[in-house]
Amino acid sequence: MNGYDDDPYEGAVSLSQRAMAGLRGSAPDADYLEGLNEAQRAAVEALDGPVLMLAGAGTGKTKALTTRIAHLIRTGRAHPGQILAVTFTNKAAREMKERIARVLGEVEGMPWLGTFHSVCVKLLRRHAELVGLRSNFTILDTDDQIRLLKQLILAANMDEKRWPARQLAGLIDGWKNRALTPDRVRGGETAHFNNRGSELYAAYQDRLKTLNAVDFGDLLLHMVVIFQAHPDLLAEYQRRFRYILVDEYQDTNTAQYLWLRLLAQAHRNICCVGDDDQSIYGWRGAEVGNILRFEKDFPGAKVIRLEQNYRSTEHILAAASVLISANEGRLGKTLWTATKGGEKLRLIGHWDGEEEARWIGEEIEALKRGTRGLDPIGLDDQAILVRASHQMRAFEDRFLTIGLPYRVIGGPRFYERLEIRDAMAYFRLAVSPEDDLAFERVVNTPKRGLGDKAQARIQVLARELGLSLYDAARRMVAAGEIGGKAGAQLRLFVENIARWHAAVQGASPATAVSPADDDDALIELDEGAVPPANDHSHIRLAEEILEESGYVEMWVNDKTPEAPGRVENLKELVKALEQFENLQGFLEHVALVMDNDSGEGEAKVSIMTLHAAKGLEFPAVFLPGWEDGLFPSQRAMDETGKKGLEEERRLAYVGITRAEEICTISFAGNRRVYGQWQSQLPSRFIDELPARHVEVLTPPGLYGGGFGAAGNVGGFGGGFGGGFGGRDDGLETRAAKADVYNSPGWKRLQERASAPPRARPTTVRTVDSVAFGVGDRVFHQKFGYGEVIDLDGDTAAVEFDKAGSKHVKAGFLKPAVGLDDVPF
DNA sequence: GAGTGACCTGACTTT
DNA sequence: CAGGTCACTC
Repeated sequence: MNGYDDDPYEGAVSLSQRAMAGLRGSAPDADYLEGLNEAQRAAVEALDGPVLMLAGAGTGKTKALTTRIAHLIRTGRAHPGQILAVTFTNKAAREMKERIARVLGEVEGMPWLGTFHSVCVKLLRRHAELVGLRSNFTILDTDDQIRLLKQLILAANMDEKRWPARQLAGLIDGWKNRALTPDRVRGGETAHFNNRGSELYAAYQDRLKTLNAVDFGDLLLHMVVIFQAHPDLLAEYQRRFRYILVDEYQDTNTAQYLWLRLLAQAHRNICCVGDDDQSIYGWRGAEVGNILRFEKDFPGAKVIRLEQNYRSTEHILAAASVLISANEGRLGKTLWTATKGGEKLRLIGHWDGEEEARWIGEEIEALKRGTRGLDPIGLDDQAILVRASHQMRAFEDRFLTIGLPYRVIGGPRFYERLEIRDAMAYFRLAVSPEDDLAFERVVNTPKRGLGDKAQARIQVLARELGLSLYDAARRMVAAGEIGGKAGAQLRLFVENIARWHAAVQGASPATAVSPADDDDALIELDEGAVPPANDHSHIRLAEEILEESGYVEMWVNDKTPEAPGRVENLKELVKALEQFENLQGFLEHVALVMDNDSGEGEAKVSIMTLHAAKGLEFPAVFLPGWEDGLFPSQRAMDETGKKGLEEERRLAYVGITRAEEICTISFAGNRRVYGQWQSQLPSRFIDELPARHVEVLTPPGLYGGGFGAAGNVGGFGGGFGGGFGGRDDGLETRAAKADVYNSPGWKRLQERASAPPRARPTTVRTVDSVAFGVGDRVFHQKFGYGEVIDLDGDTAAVEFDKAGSKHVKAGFLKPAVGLDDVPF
């Protein structure tokens, strides 16, 4: 039984009748339309034809979107199965599903609702044979992808150092994002990667086909190829999906855009919701252009703007609006709010990253208690949003120390951990022994005495006979070709796989045939979890696999400090299986749904990246690390210049607009980068904030050093004072910043830093455009911190704190800016 | 074949 | 500060 083979309209009759009946009995039944503002209502009621909903941050777009779906169903325009709604994240899909259920109740069923990727997996499982795959294909993660590419690069006789697999992966991803198959890569681009880019891409696709595997990009790419090559099939889906809704349209890439356009071009009932100011996935191939050209693609499209913000206070909204106005080429929106007053955006500088974490920890506790006349804000209602995940560590360390409960969303993922990936490889082998990548991964983990040589022999035989590694290994065992201990171990390994595989098939023959024959899965697109009770035999099997393979034992016997944690994680992995009916379902879930948030339990502060925060809101938000190079990120600016900078600015905008009541931006003067202390300049975005909406907080000063100390060596201080005032509000901003310097704590620090007054250096040498002279504190890669006692030409005499006095080349010295430098 | 230490290089954001 | 790779040793 599956929904696709059924006439899609057959089941619809009863549903629409019910819907119609509901409608007939009920003018009051349309109460779900109440509470919408004018624009939202227009967006909900413009059911037919193309609609572009430009929805600013916090303007209630999810509400509009879900109400629109409810309206489609209630007016009888479509039954749920004829509606396709795509989102970008599983989180968004889940939320929409919940809200639709709230409006509709459970009676009427659910639309096709999921991420682009999860919808495509379901479709591709049905039509896999059209691109030369079987419906039980595996979805590779980045790790597998890289390993595969590395092999291909080696096979092509290229130096993998000069031509790293990562780079090729990026190139191929880029092509797939633009829906380019190897033969469609054109012109100069084929010359990428040492002239062999498209050649390797073709080889990679071949290899994937042989492995019956796809990577993430393929999910979209294959579906686009299929739709383009099979108009009849496309027509069927066009008929089926009569109404299409797309969330976060500004983040669609070309492949997704084509996919949507193919599906929508016949009936043109497509409603895209987006905000060009929140486009933050350009690096992943998203094309803001898609949203900008919507009206061209769908002539006569209604464009509806949602501009009333219900989330943030006046000052927060104003600050965000001014900041984003520095970007060019926006569609432009004027967000407004009826809320007056509230806290200004708060800004504070700290000596270093640890100090910043310490202060934020205390501030969170203060907010929780309720401070300065504010209502208490619970930990669940507070979040720290960082630019890059490595920034989270300082907060985790600090919060562990003070016992402040926190949850990390997104961070280093559970399913990406070494031991989990190994265990998953075992599961994959049990489900499909011919999974060569999984075989390679664990054939010698734990050690079975099967080193490079033995593995190479298996590879050779497999290639000669066109077998999977597993089958090749089995033959070699049967022929006794590998002797001694290794041979015996290999025999045990393949016999184990055979037995596990038999157990998997015996346990759930129905699902083993084709996981796609499951119409419920079409509706529960992103869940994968199957609540009904099952016999849990797959859990026992999983335990057996991990035991019999010796994998658990390997970690139990491991004496490294992290080993116990890994064993714990394996237990947790097995526990996670409880929510699934079988191993296959679990594997698919893991491939598609990488988020593992544990929403339960006591109240906790959330720590996450700005990217992960999109679509969320919190009464109190902390935005640490606003320093040039970190945020905006140096790499983004280097790689894509102004375009990159504007995307970073949108990220800043997303961050600020997450806040409802309190938004605190902070920066540190010093930060450890690559394990090395570096002085930091406040983010240029700070200069762009409108001073009248910003309150500058007094840094605590009792803890660390002062900014003035660094000023002498040209680092922080000079840049700080001179860096402000780029915008109209500059003067005000500068005045506000001056408050920082006038604060008592700051002054004291400055005094401390400059007293006793240093002798004016007689000679000044410029290193990396920073000057230092006799008497200055310096840092040397090898000898550490010290003080310059003499300068002579290129040579400096330095008294090092630990290494004693040395003569070194001035070029090897850097002005010291770390904690060690502060002379008190 | 496996274990060790020296070196190097890269470092963000994610479906 | 990581993790990965290489050369070297047992």
